[in-house]
Amino acid sequence: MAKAQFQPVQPVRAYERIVEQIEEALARGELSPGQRLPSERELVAQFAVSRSTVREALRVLASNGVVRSRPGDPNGPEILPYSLGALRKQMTRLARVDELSLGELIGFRMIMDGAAIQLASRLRTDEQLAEMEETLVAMRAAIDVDFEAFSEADVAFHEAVARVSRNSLIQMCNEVVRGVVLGLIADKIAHAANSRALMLESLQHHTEVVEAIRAGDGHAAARIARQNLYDYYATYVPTPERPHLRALIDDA
Amino acid sequence: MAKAQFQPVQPVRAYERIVEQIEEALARGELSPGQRLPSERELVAQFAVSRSTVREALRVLASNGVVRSRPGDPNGPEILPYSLGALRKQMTRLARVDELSLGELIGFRMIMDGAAIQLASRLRTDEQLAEMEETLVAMRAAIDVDFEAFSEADVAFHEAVARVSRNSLIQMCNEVVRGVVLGLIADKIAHAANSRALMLESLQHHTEVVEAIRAGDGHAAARIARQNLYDYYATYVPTPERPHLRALIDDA
DNA sequence: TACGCCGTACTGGTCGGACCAGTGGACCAG
DNA sequence: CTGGTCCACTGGTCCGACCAGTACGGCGTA
Repeated sequence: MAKAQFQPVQPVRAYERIVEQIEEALARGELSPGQRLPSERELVAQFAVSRSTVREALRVLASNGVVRSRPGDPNGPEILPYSLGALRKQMTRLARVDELSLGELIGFRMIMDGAAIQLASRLRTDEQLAEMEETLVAMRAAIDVDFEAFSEADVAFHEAVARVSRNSLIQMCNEVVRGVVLGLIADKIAHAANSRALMLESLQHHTEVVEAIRAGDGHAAARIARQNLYDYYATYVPTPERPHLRALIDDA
Repeated sequence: MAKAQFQPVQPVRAYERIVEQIEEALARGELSPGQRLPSERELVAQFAVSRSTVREALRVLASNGVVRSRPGDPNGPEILPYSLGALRKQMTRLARVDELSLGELIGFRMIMDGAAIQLASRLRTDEQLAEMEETLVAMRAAIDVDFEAFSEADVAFHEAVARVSRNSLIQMCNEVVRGVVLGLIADKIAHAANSRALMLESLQHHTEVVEAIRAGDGHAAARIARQNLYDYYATYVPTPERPHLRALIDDA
């Protein structure tokens, strides 16, 4: 098998070298969160480039959540602690890609949420179980306010579950996709005549999940959670995709 | 319950508004991949800001993989198709500093891969099954070449599965995490004395999965797949995290 | 006519200098 | 110790300039 693969070549820009240098220094531990970078004008001297170039490098780092610049701060740009923020941003971008159907997004949620709950069933302590039950109470109260409040309480519940499941990736993906789906169908849900009924039903489902978690039956808990998500969203999913979602419940 | 929470306020920079506008136009579909943005100097006129500001906005978009600028190109900056590159970069960054543990990443893969295979068991046609078996043959051949070739064949297999599962979001997430994990432990695997044995074992596991898919038993197929991933990676995962991974197998 | 060279009019990358609002700290008056 | 003033400096933005690179159209040549 012949091998003479060439790669397209593109010029390396000066600001990229600066970004590289700073990221490497960070990877090597020479720079760590909380510390400050020299001021832009000093970086100009150190890197021997113009301020525009330094600034473009800092912009890139800032948009990646690595540093933060504040005008007037004599201490210079701050190196931020590592956070999932930038990853969340990219994940959100992914979930918003056009080619993704509502069915895929919901299928993804059914998987993520089911897995988180399955893990929670195994790992939860009694205190954590109590926390989850508290969020259910809050959720009940929020129903009498409005859909937005209910939605917030729902987030709180899922966050509690995710904390127990000890997997921040699952948590983040779940949260992101949840938000994107909500954005896609929020108007339909909020304006639905049976909005209140929907919320009550959703609460009922969440209660069942918590009971299954208490019982420690991960398989059942995950199954209930997926079933609930399916029931909640199915009316918005195109018919041909529904069997795929059902497969996630039936075959598990 | 008293509520007078204040939020820290930070100034909105001009370049951020520009990034917003362009990203929104993209989200609304007014801009799509392959199209071109006006030249920097024209954007200066449209946004009524200086070129530095426009350039900083473009830098941010470029670093997020949204656009690409080439010097001299009279068509202006190009809007890129969505790519997983930026997502992978962010995830790698976090994984390198242990913000994302190997256990979390592998747990995520076990879930995603299991789900994809579960779906595939239900949805596959005979032709697709044949395709999967072909990738197994290719995988066997690749073992005699080197680890990299084997790795490529492995990707081909998972892509075949993902195609069948009809959920590209699962596929993309799986692929990203797979790449990140591989990057973290590739050296250890490749230099392992039993590298060839590992590959053979992995092939055996893949074969079992395909057989389960042929049988149409989604539950078993997913379980086997997760078990295989666990076996394959477990030696690299810190001991305290392993029970969480086991829970994904045992409780399913 | 067909082909290839080349100039031109642009592009983005970088530079240097300028102004402004905002920040933190030193200093001072109460 | 408090509150205010001041100052040196910060980052945000703007402007004008130069350079190397690209696409394209018109040119001359065969």
